[in-house]
Amino acid sequence: MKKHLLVVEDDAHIRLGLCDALRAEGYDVIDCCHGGEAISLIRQRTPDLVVLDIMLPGKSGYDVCREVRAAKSRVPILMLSAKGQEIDKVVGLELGADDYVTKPFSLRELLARVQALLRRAAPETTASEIPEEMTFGNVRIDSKALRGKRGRETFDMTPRELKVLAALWRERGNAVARDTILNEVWGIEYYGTTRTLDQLVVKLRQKIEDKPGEPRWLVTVHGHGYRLEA
Amino acid sequence: MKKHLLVVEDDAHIRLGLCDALRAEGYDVIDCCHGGEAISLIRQRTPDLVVLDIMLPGKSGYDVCREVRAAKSRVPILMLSAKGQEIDKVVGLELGADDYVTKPFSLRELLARVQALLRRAAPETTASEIPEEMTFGNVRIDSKALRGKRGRETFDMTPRELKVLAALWRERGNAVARDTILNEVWGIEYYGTTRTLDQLVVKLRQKIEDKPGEPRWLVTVHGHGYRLEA
DNA sequence: CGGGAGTTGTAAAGGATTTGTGAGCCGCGG
DNA sequence: CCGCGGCTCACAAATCCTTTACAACTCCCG
Repeated sequence: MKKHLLVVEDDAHIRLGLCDALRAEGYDVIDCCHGGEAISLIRQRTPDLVVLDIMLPGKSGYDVCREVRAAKSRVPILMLSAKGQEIDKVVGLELGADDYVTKPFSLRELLARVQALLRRAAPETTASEIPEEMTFGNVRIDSKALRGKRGRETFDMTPRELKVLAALWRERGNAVARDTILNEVWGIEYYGTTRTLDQLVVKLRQKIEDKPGEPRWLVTVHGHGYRLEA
Repeated sequence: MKKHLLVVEDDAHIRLGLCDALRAEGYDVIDCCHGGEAISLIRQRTPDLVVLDIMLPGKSGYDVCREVRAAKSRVPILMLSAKGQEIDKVVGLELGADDYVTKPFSLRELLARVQALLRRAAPETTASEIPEEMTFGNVRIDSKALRGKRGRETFDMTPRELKVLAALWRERGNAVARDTILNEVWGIEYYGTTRTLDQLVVKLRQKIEDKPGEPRWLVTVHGHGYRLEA
């Protein structure tokens, strides 16, 4: 079933661009350019998600957000903020926004976040699920403690190591492409080297493998990525 | 597989510099200096990514971007904007560009962004055409794991082997011409020997056949190509 | 049936690309 | 200031891809 979105943005140029892009993705889109109007539209039309600019004539995006939440609505809200308003992120999230992107934003990123918000009404951005516990062979990982155990040796893990391992664990038995891992762990806005992943894999193997040089669990799939044996 | 890029930039100096740098990175690059030309090239050559200058004689980068998106193409677009065009960044992105860099830009940054854009787009573009599972005789191929099983022997496969096998599997029971396979797997613009395919078939047979010397499944059709028995 | 031309099988060598890995840099928090 | 996580770099190693060379095979035609 088609999802209904509401776009609240005063700049006509941007508003139309957004609406077009979202409609092209198959969403049902309505739009408006005033905060007050937005509030009544949310009440009347109950959209599945709201894309909300912060800078609005009259009621600001913050005001809209606050009022909506005060009215006990839990509709996911994606905030648009102008460039360099980093601090606002905190404010926005406190007020009940679910995610936020800064202008100038990449359309692809916005679409991805809209999709993510619709899929799981999760508060956090790209936080992929990390299982609380992962086991394979004689290794057991306790995600909450950022710590693992191989046999009776225990070791600490860094957040990144954990995320990479989780990405592989979720697909255990299958090969996972390097690009997929990079996207999941580092995010689509990452502009670094792909070698960073190799380096991290080395560290991981030193912790989870009995013989890091001849990995038994975290094996490489040449030309593609890595696989965690089931 | 080499990624195919299009560079649209009217300043010959910059254009050549860009092309050289990108080619040095291993990309296949074509270029042009007019907006109109760009649009037809995008349609005809379907590049994996477009580097697009905003200031162009005739159609501007904005125009190109809009037309491309109107034509439902999703090719990632990286905009080049002149210095101090802050506002235009927003407009450009809103029109469907995926990222931007401002001139004068560091080559390093541009390369990083090109790589990142390709990475983001990767899962969407490659996900097709290879079936998740292929079986014949006592052989079972698990594409997602890049691995197969013959009887109770398991073996790993390379991405290329998988593609060739998939090309045959899709037409299983029918003979597939060598040229067809070469085009599908190596791409239309491949200048190598046709013997490369034979070599790969040898490798494949060693993995999937009980007697590689007397193939039962991957049989050769003399003067034409190969056939995978159904 | 036999021979020649063209096609394919296969091992081995070489080249190209991808990955492993140690060393060093940077930024951050203690 | 130090230590740590995270990143990049540079070189080594592993792997895959391609080419080469020659043997074996198939097809066609006399």
